[in-house]
Amino acid sequence: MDELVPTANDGESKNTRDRILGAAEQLFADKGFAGTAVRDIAGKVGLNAASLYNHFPGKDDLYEAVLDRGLEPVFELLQELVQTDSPLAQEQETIDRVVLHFAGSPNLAKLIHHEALTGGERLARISGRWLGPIYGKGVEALQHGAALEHWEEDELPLLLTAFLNVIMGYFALVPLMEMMLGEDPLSEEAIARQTAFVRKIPNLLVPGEWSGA
Amino acid sequence: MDELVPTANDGESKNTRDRILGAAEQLFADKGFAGTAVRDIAGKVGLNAASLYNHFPGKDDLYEAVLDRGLEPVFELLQELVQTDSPLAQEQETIDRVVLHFAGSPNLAKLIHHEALTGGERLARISGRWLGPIYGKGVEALQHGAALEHWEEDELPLLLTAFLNVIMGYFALVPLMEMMLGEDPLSEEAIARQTAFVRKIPNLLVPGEWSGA
Amino acid sequence: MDELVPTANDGESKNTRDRILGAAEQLFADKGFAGTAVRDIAGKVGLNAASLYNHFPGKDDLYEAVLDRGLEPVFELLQELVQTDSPLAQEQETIDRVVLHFAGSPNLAKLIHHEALTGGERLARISGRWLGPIYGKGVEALQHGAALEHWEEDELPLLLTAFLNVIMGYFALVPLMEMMLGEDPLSEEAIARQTAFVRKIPNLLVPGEWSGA
Amino acid sequence: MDELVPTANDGESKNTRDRILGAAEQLFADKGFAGTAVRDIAGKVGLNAASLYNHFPGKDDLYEAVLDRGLEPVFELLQELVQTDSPLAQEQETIDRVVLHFAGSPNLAKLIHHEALTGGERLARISGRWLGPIYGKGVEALQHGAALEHWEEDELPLLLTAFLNVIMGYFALVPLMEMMLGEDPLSEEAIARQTAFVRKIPNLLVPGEWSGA
DNA sequence: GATGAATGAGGATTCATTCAT
DNA sequence: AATGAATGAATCCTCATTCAT
Repeated sequence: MDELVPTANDGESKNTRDRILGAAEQLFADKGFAGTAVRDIAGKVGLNAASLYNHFPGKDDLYEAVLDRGLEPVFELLQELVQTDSPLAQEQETIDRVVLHFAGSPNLAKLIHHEALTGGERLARISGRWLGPIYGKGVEALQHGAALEHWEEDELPLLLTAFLNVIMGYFALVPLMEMMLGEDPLSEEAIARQTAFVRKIPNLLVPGEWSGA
Repeated sequence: MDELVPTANDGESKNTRDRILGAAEQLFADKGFAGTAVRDIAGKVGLNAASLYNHFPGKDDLYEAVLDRGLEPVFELLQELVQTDSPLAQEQETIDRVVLHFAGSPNLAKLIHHEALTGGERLARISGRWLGPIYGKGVEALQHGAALEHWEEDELPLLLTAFLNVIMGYFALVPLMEMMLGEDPLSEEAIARQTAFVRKIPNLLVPGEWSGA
Repeated sequence: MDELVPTANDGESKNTRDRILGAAEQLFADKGFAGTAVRDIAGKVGLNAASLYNHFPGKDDLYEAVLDRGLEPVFELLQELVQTDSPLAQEQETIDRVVLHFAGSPNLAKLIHHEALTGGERLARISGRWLGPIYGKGVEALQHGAALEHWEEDELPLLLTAFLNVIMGYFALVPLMEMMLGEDPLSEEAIARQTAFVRKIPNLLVPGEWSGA
Repeated sequence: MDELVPTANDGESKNTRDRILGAAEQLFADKGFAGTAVRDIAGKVGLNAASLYNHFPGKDDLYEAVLDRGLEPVFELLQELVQTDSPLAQEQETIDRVVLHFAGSPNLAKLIHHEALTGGERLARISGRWLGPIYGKGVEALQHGAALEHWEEDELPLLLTAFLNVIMGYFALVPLMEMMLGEDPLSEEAIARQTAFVRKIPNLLVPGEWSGA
C-alpha cells in the first residue's frame, strides 16, 4: 500500500534499505522530520527500531537519503525543462512531465516544502549544486524569449518561482487544496484537470514564448 | 526575573499572554508544531515552562490560539478581496493588501503551510467556516467576469488556489526562494518587486477581468 | 547507609542535589563512570531518572560535580601537608589526617583511581591548577630536608608518588586488599593499623626529615 | 579486508584469537569492562562484532581470558619473589623483574586496578588460588627476616600490599603520574628511574632483610 | 502569576548477542 | 571462520504536564 516499487517485487522483501526509504519518505512527508519517530518508520517496515541502524547511521542520514532519492529525478527533469536548445514544442510536454512527476510522487512536494519551511539547510546542501545552474538557465531561456514583453528583467526569476509554487503547492498542500476545491486533489480527474490548467499558464504569462508555436 | 512589573505597561512587555503568543508563533512557524518545545517558547519570553500553563491549558491550545490570531485577519482580507460588489479598480489595491499582509506577518504563510502539510485538521476546524464561503464567492466572482474566456468553468477554483500558492509560497518557502533568487526575499525591494509582480498576474490570467479597466 | 551527611539530617530530605551527589559518588566509585546508569543513581535517591536532570544538566556534569566535591578537601589537605613552613612535628599529624580523610571518604580514592585509569582528562581539568603547585612544594620540602641522603634529586618526585600510592591504593583497591590481608580493610582496627603503618614510612624513607626530632 | 591470509603467518597476524585478546586487553585496560564495546574490540582487529563470537562465547568470557592471560605470568613471578629459600642476593634482581614485567605489559597494572576497583569478583575467582599462598609465603619470609625490627607482626602484610601498590600504582595510574611528574612515566629513562627507585625501598623499610648483604 | 521539582511517556541510539548464509 | 541483518534490553536524555509553594 505504500510501496513505490514498480520492479519485480518478490513478495516480502525487496531491498530492505529501499523499503525503509519508502516508509521514511511517507512519514517524513506527512509529519515532517521532527514529527516522525524512528520507531514508526521501522514499524512500518515490520522492523525493530534498532535494526534500522544496520542500514542507516542515524535519523538525519536517513532523512538525507530520502531527500536525495526523491530530489534527484526532479532536478533531472527540471534540467531538461530548462534546456534552451530544445524545440519550443517540446516545452509543453516537459511541463506535463514535471506536473506528472510530482503527481506520481505525492510525497515529493511535501518533502521539499517541509525542508524549505524549516530552514532548508539540508536542502541547500543536497541541491545547492543543482538549483543554482538550473535556475540560471531557466531565467536565461526566458530572457531570450518574449517574456520581456510583459515583465521587467528582474521579474523573470519571480516568474519561475511563481510557476514552481503553483506546481508544487498543489501537491504539497493537499489537505488545504481539498478544503478549497471540495474534492480529492489526487483523484485522477483532479490531477488531469490541474495538469491541463497548469499547461495553459505559460501561454498566458509569457505569450510569445510558449504559445508561439 | 524579566518583568516584575505587573502594572500597566502595554508598550514593551505587553500582555504576557500576547508575548507568549508571539514567541510561539515565531517558533511554530520556524520549526513546526512537533519541532517546537514548550520550554523554548517559554524561554523566549523569559518564562519558566510551567508558567506557560497559567496562560494556556496546553501546547495544542496554544498552537490553536496562535493559528487563530494569525488567520483571522487574513480571512477578513480575503473576504474583502472576494466581495463581488466592490468596484474593479479596488481589486488591484486589495491584492496589494493581501501580499502586504503576508509580507508584514512573515510567519503567517509558514504557519498555514505547516498546517496544510501535516494534515490540516486544526486548520480545518479553525477556518472551516470561513474558507468555504470565501472560496465560493471568489469563484463566483470569476464566473461573472471574463475568466471563462480562457478557462473552463471547473478550472476556476484552480485559478484561485494557484494564485494563493503564488502569494503564500513566496513567504512560506523563504529559504528556498532565497536559494533561487539569490537575494533575501524579505528585503524591502524584494518584497516590492514581488508585490508588483503578483499584481500583474491577474491581468494576464484573466485579461478581461482586471486589466479591463 | 550511604549518606555522608553529618549535619542535621532532617529525616527524609536534605538538599536533593546533595543526596544525588551522594548516591552518584557511591555508584561512580563502585562501578566507574561507564558502569553507572543514571537511572540507578536516581533510583538510589528515590527519584525518577528524569528528575535528576532538574538538578544536573547531564551525566557528565554530575560526574564532574562529584569529583569536584570529593577532591577539593583532599587538595586542601595536601596543600597543608606540603606547607614547608610548618613545624616538622606537625607533619606526622598531617599525614594522619590525610590517611584519615581517605579512610573517612572511602569513595574518594576509588574515584581518583577510576579517573586516573581511564584517562584523567576530567581529573586534569579539575585539579590541574592544584596538583602542580602542591607537587612542586612537596618536592621542594623534601629537598630542604635530609631526603637527599638516600635519594637522588630526580627521585624525590617518585618518593611522593609512591607515598601517595601507598595511601590511596589501600582504600581504592579494597577488594584486592581484602583478598590479601584476609580481613575487611575498612574495619576500625584495620584502618588504625594501616594508619599507624603509614605513619612510620616517612621515618624510614627519609630518616633525617621526619624522625629527626 | 585486513587479513585474507589464513596460511601460516604467526608473525604479523598471528592467531586470530590472540589478536582479539590483544585488542581486548588494550581496551579493557584503557576503558574498563563497562566502558568497552565488543564492537570496538572487533573493529580493532578488523573483524565484525559477530565474528568475535566464533572465538569467545561472550564478553565476560573474553574479559576473563584477557585477565587470565595477563595475570598468569605475574603470579609466577610473584611466586618466585616470595620463594624463601632463594638467596637474598637474588631478591633484588627479582624485584627488578617484577617492575620490568609491569613496565613491559603496560596494560597489566591497569587491568588489575580496574578489577580491584569494581569489585574484584572475577579477579578473586581467577587468582584466588594463587594470591593466598603467595601472600602467605611473602609474609612468612618477612617474619624470618629482620622486618620485625621495625614493624609489628600484624603490619607485615601491610608492608607487602604497600610495596605492591608502589609498583603497580606507577603503571596503572600513568595519567596521574604524568601530571605529577611532569614527564611521560613510560619513557625509557622514567622507567629506569622508577625501577632504581623501587629497588631501594626494601633496603630502607626492612634494613636487615635486603640491605644486609 | 511564577517557579522548582517531579514524573510517565517517549525518543534516538547503543549494546551484546543470535542466526542464516 | 566471517558477516549482514535482526532484536530485546538498556542507555542517556527530552518532553509536556502537574503540583506544591
